Amino acid sequence: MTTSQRAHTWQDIQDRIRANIQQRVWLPGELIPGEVALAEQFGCARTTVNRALRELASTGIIDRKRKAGTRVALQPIRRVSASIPVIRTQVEAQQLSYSFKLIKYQLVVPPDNIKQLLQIKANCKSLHVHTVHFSDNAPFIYEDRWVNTQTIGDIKKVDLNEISANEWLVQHVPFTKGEFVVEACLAKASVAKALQVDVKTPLLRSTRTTWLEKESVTMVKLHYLPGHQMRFEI
Amino acid sequence: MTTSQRAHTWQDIQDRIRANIQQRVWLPGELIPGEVALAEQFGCARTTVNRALRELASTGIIDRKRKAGTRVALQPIRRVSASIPVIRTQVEAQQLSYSFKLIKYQLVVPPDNIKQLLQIKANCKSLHVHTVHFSDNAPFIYEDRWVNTQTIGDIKKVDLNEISANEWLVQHVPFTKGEFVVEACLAKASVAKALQVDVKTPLLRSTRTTWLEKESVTMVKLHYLPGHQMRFEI
DNA sequence: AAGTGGTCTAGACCACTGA
DNA sequence: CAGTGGTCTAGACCACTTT
Repeated sequence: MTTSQRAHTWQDIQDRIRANIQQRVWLPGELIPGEVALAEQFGCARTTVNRALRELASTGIIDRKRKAGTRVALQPIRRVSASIPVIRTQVEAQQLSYSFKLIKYQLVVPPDNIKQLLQIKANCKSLHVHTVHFSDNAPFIYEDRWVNTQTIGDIKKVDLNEISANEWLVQHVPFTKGEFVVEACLAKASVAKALQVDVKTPLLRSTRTTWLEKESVTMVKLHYLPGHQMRFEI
Repeated sequence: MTTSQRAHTWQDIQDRIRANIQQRVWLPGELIPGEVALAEQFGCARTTVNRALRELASTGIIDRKRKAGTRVALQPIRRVSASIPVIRTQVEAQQLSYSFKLIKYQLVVPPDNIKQLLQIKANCKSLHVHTVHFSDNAPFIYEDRWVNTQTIGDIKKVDLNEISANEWLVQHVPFTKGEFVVEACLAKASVAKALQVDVKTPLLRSTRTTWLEKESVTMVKLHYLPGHQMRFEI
């Protein structure tokens, strides 16, 4: 019995509710008391109970529906999350020196798949950039990026040898939503060469696409050095 | 101008604040007005502004500190998140039939690396299980799992041919925290055979370790079929 | 139609932390 | 020490959904 006896912070209320679920007082699928009832039971305001329940629902432990009430999730869907920092910061956090090299810079009409993905109008040129990121002078990440210059015209004025597209975009272009896909792949010749590894080495690839309201911003494929681990918290 | 002119929901307030940041009215690193000032400016209660700012902070767009105030993040650290469902649910969500096959079940003293990872005492047997999960009768995921039977003794009574360890644990054992690591690897012979792919195929591997308070629960390595994508939202 | 969660408000006190 | 965010309260109204 380490929990404080009569604390009214929403976290304490949340702990008490979670305990009821973990100790199977309330079984999966079962309806739990309403907010007003819990507030009375815990001796706090309904607002506080609401906060506790709302955050529990966001972790997937409970399901809430108006009128239907709150139920212990039948299939607790766990949410994992991680922060995605700028690559430079990611390297420097390990006390290593960071550098990068721009190896391709083109303003071209993108191929059809990119056009479709970023919803770029026909015959509109976009910025295509390849960058290698180094950690302590060793290749670390290979970056293949398309930037929608209709949305982000300013980037054409930037010297991407001085600041990486990754960092410039993060600092100058907020986005409203995005998608992040992770998969395993074999290194293609060009990527393998840039990362100084054998062809057919298994690599972790992340593909991120971001949007500013209805307009696409950028699509970037990152190939990580073999053995790289992407870490999440549950 | 699609946003409603004078709505006082916290989301509307949040949109207005986000707009100020995205339109560079408030620059990165800059102090933004305090909650009371914003509440007055937007004509709403401070609580509402607080909610809006709190959720913005959780996405990494702003940094908040007591007394120091709220600043636009200099290096916006984006958080990605995804839900991790039970494998059966994951398959069935695609309208495919799910099945699994238990191919190894052993109660043994784990090797040192597992002992250390799960903090299992010397010479204590743990449960080691290998399972192949099928999507529409084709191998989908290869699962290699250790369960700490000191923490979860009940699982020894379960027939893991009837319900997968994955599903039983999710339904019966809540956990308090966990770690989730994703990496690329080459299929070893045993995994390749089970997934019916060539040796040296690049696979996505996720390793999850979960804890119930201070006690380890389970460590599970999942090898996904080649081409599998793990998707996150930003 | 009614019950439940979702949210807003106004006011208050607290906790942290920078000056 | 003083200012800022963090939270609690009590009451109210609203929105969604199931009955």
